[in-house]
Amino acid sequence: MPGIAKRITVLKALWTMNLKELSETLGLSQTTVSRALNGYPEVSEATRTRVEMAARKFNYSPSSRAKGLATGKALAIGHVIPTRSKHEMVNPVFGDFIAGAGEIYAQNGYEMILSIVNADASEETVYRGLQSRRAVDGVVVHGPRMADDRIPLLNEIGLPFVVHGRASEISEPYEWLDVNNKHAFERATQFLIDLGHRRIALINGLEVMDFARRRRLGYEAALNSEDLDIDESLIFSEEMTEEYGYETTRTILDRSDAPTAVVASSMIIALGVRRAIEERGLVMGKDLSIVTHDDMLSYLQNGGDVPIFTATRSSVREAGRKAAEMLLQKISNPTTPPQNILFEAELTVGRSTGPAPN
Amino acid sequence: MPGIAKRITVLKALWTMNLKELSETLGLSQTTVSRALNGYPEVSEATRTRVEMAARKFNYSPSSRAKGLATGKALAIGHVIPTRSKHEMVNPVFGDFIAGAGEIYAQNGYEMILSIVNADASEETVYRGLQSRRAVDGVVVHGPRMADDRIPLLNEIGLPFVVHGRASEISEPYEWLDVNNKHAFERATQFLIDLGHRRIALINGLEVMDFARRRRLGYEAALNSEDLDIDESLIFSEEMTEEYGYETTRTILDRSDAPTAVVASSMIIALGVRRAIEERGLVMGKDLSIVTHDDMLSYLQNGGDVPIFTATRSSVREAGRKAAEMLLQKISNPTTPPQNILFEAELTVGRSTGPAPN
DNA sequence: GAGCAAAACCAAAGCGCTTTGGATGAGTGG
DNA sequence: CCACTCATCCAAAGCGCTTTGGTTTTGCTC
Repeated sequence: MPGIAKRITVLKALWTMNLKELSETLGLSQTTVSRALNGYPEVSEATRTRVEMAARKFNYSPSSRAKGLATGKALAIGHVIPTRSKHEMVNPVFGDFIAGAGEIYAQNGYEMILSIVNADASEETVYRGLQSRRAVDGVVVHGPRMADDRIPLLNEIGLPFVVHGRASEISEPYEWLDVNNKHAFERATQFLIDLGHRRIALINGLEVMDFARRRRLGYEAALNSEDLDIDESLIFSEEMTEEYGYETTRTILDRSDAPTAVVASSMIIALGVRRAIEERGLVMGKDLSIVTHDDMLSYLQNGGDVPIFTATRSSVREAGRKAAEMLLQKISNPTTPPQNILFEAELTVGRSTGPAPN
Repeated sequence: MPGIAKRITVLKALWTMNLKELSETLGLSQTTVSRALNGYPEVSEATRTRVEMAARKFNYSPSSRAKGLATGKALAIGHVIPTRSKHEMVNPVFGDFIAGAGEIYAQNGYEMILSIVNADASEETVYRGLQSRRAVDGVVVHGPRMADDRIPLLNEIGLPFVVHGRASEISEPYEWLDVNNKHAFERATQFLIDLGHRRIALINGLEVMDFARRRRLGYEAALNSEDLDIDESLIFSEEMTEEYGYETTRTILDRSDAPTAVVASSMIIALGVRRAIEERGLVMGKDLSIVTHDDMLSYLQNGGDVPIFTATRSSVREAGRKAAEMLLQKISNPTTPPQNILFEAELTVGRSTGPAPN
């Protein structure tokens, strides 16, 4: 007896009304109820409100699977996250980006589906799978490399997508949004030059990543425009961890011709740089100046009246929002040519920079 | 002419084979093909391999929506992320957690769907929506508060779930996995006491969060066991940002009776603490000792031969894996009583602790 | 009050799968 | 050679929705 009672309880708990039941309760056809709920005009206002009230009352919402089958849309966007490297399994930037994108999806009735691809699995399989299972209406491509094979792949299989960043060596058109990394780093470097710095190190991300390449180009452009030499031994390229910033800074400070300034590619790196500086009893902004790129991550704010770091900043959360908007637009209107958005980072002056010591 | 050609191309690109077409190609019924692909026994081995080859060749995989409709399962797990606070929109821990969980989902053919709930939207609506749209087979609950209303809610609506953490004030049984926060912080504090420290600050997370509450209890337990006073003015509770660690440390160092040690609730906080220490020209592990909790985030490693920070550590990525496993098990076998897992954090000694100065 | 257009509603097909309840044919023992 | 069992395979129903192609009502006009 208790067993039966329990089973009934469980069934009841899981039960959710469907369209057929709702329409029977209302004495209407499924057609009419469906139309009422979806805002079609061929339904009287009286009926519509009656239906809406009942739907709310019985906590009805259409099964997304059934709806998807019937309409041929998935009402979902995929984010495929490659975790190829050991350190940056999930890039810290990623959390804020999807927070932004998620806002937009929620507003538009879309689901966000996340695929984590670990190093040994093929990304191509994942994208093809999403496509052939019809699990998503489009995808956001994260962390593009210089010649990223995901872009031709997605173009080939015809899955709508937008890239967060760019891929320099791809010529075919595609939808992207990006920060003007080159310009940002050119300005950052120029800013240091203007303060009298002549030997400036670049602590960059991995240069297979497109953004890192562009930052380097900006850095070099600034040096070139001032006829300063580019010293390859002052340019570093690794995954962006705190440890990397720290070790690299130690190394360059040990040199007899130590640089007087550093341009860093992320706040995390900058934290490591600061650690190395302070460990030596040096003063940031006096003995060594630093400009960093700041993605404005929510938990790593470069705040205060005067920010800690002089930084080129651009909100990655805003980028997430914008990317989602672009993609939804592309999906609802597939024939429009690919849109591109280039954000300019702002250069905000903080306490980490000062005139070059003589 | 070019227009037509283009349209054909587009259609072709989007086209994906379905079961009907595949079975016609093979001269078999849909039943047989479906059974062959799903490993049912009433299909000859010869036929099965023939079907499998064809499926691969034509890049066929069943539409997850159609499959879901037919089977009544969503083959998806929901992660609902509340972003109620301004700083910790998406908790930095979260990235690694879902990386772990994602691995398991991928292995088992599940999709992970993410809902970002911003402050003004109701979480209850989101959970009920997921349930009534039948979008997921279960959910993972993140960041439980002391008396978390999500737990009774999910129990009521009968959506399988597992909690990452616990909710102290909930008595009904539910599935959870957690780090033994109390024990970890008791050991951390005891470790400092053993080094001769008597005035020890606690820089904790927000105490509405259950984990923070338990950590405080551990801290207090250690002090009590040594008959040391609990000084409320040395206990801090805020969102865990770098800035918070920095400002708090500045404050306590200004006191005439400044503490000689700090227990911190996260690496991010600890970074702020270190900044304040070094800014004053003090030495970490000598003038001020610090033990932190370390979630072993991939991009914030506390590494080296001797770690920077003495820490209680527990991999949040591993927790993600385990949580996913538990949930999938629960879903496939709903009648088993709720499982609970308690991880013990290990206490690893680094360079941030030393004997109390006299 | 007939005629007709517009408004409101409905039955049924179809989306792509799984699964139930056979059908068919080959092998087997008597 | 027949009844009977397996081993294979299949037709069709059903999952919960949308949408096509109607039908019925209502409201006017004359």
